[in-house]
Amino acid sequence: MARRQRSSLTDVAHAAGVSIATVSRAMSQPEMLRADTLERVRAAAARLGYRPDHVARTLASGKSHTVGVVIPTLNSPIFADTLQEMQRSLDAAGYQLLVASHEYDPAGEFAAVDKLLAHGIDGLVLVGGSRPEATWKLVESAGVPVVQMWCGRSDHACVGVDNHAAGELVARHLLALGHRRIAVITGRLRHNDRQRARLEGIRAALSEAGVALPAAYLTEQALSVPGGRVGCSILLELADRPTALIGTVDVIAIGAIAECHARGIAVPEEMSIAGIDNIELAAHVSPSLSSVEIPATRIGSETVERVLALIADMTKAGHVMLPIELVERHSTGRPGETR
Amino acid sequence: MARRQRSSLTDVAHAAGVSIATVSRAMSQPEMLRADTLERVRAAAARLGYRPDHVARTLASGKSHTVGVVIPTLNSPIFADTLQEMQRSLDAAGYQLLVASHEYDPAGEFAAVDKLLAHGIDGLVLVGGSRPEATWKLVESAGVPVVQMWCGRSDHACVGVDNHAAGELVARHLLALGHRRIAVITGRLRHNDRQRARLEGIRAALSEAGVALPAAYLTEQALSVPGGRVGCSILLELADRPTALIGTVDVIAIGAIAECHARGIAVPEEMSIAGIDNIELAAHVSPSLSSVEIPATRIGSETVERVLALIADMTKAGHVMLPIELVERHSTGRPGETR
DNA sequence: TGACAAGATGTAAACGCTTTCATTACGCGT
DNA sequence: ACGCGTAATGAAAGCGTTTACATCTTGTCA
Repeated sequence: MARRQRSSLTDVAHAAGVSIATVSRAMSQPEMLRADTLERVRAAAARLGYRPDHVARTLASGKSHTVGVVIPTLNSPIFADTLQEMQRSLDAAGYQLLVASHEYDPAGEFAAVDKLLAHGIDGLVLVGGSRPEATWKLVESAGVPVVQMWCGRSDHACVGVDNHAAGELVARHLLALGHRRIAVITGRLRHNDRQRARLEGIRAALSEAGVALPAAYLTEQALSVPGGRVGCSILLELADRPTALIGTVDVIAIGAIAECHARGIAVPEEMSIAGIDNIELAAHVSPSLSSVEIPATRIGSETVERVLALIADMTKAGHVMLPIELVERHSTGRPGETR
Repeated sequence: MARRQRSSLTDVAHAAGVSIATVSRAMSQPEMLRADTLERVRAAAARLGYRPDHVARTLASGKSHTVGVVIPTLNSPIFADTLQEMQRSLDAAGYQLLVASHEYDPAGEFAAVDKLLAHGIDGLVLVGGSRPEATWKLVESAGVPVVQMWCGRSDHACVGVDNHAAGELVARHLLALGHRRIAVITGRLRHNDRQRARLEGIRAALSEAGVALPAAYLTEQALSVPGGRVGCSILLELADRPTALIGTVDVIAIGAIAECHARGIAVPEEMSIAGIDNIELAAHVSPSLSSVEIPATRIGSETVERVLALIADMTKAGHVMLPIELVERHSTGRPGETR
């Protein structure tokens, strides 16, 4: 297993009988060379199996053609969709995506950002705007363009949705169906502005309708199917059992449906359940899940567009709010008998 | 937004009144310095907010402390689990994970590998062993240690499971329940040795029991829930309807359950359905899905262990087969009335 | 045919770090 | 106080590119 036998510019230059500058140009600005020279260099490069060294290139040019993204977790269908699209769009633009995750830990996020920055990324993508000042300072001192996804602070570009409105949307849907005892299962709120905004939206819609959200009707759980199950079972034990449940993300709502199933509680007859995100699976559980469509793929493509624009010229780009919409399916209905 | 104001070794050296070599050592081999010098350098570095430049470091040392992984898709719960764990383990070892995906396209995989290699990765992780010779050549000529995941060619290290055995396991389970008309929904077999091995395992178990797998009982679909639904609906239209369905991955099996639900076909009474992977969701759909546990997380950690070992000394490591096991749940049962 | 502009190629200095080798400083025994 | 071995530090040469800037070819036009 030969070690580092990759040939360098020098080797190719020597083989083609030209200077390394010429070879460099043959690689990056072929139109500057005379046709026969270009041909000669290309032949030599091919013969030697030359591959440009991205690391050296980055050091010399200061441009890495790489965009870093820091996400809470890889284990989420919605982030996966967004990442997939980012990878696609960046690739099409000749850029590479560098992914780091931190499991919802602010210190981990700082470390991830630091690493990415040290890797010489040209642009940085973060999720949400809520993080320690130290992290923001780090980003700003690096002078690298940033764009936030989902939601974010107003002093940096952002491509997202109105999470508050998403919360309102689900809540209003349930209210319109006649529900008055509506409980909520959210993810951990600390360090998570998306979850907080959704919850606030729900609160706003509820209080606007004169409906209270008692503390007992709110439970914070892991952002996962089991999290949803746990949350649901807690709410089902309540003396004053709710008639409807909102999961602030679909995976939680799906967990809640599973728990009701396991307990023989009919959805939506005895319990209406709704989520937010409209992940692919939402349409395929039974009953199919009413949810709020969040255009994850589009967030990905628009984010890439923004970050590439910022890299090209460092003008500040504003906030982009993508449209969301309620998708009614079969997990929600009018409240049943009043117990 | 200041540009590249990151301070360099030179700045710190100047501020601390030492040479850049000393600063470099203060960063990487602090034990070589006298306590007071070290302190002085550290203070200067802190004052200037110095952060080492990973790119320069890589170029100078030839070590990038980065491992690249190329996966078919980010949009798969099982890969997500593995990646998550790889990220964790690598991080703990001071390494960074570089992820690229290619949507099951061999040309895309080649491009991804090429990019990763150009990025100066110290180690490479691939999924499966089935790819064009050109890709293997590229990898080998780079002299970078490789480890395959899930399954792979014997001339390179591999951490995986016996996919053939996994196929046998599900098939035998269904046979043991008394099924004789067993149909299979797989992912695309071309370029996917995991899928092929699982299918072969199923075939082997079937033929061993003297049961045929007619061509009509086999359908290739997308590796997704909708893929499973489509496959299932095709099989349900058959005149000689099967009594059991195997999805070679859980998401397909879950799609099949959804389709049966939608058509009012009782699972498992009228149709038994089983999968492979045992993703988290499998336990929470209804009926809960019988599946074969594939230790995705452990594949991640063992893979990292192997690749780091290979980076440390280039001795060839062999193949590791992780244990798998059947998890019986409620989606499978004895065949019902014979129609 | 000669001069010149434009185009093609070469030279060499970065980029920020690691690392080898040389040099200097230090502690100790006598 | 001297010399010596060792520990600490410095000088400088890369690592493989990019990119001014300098130099050398061309072709063109008077």
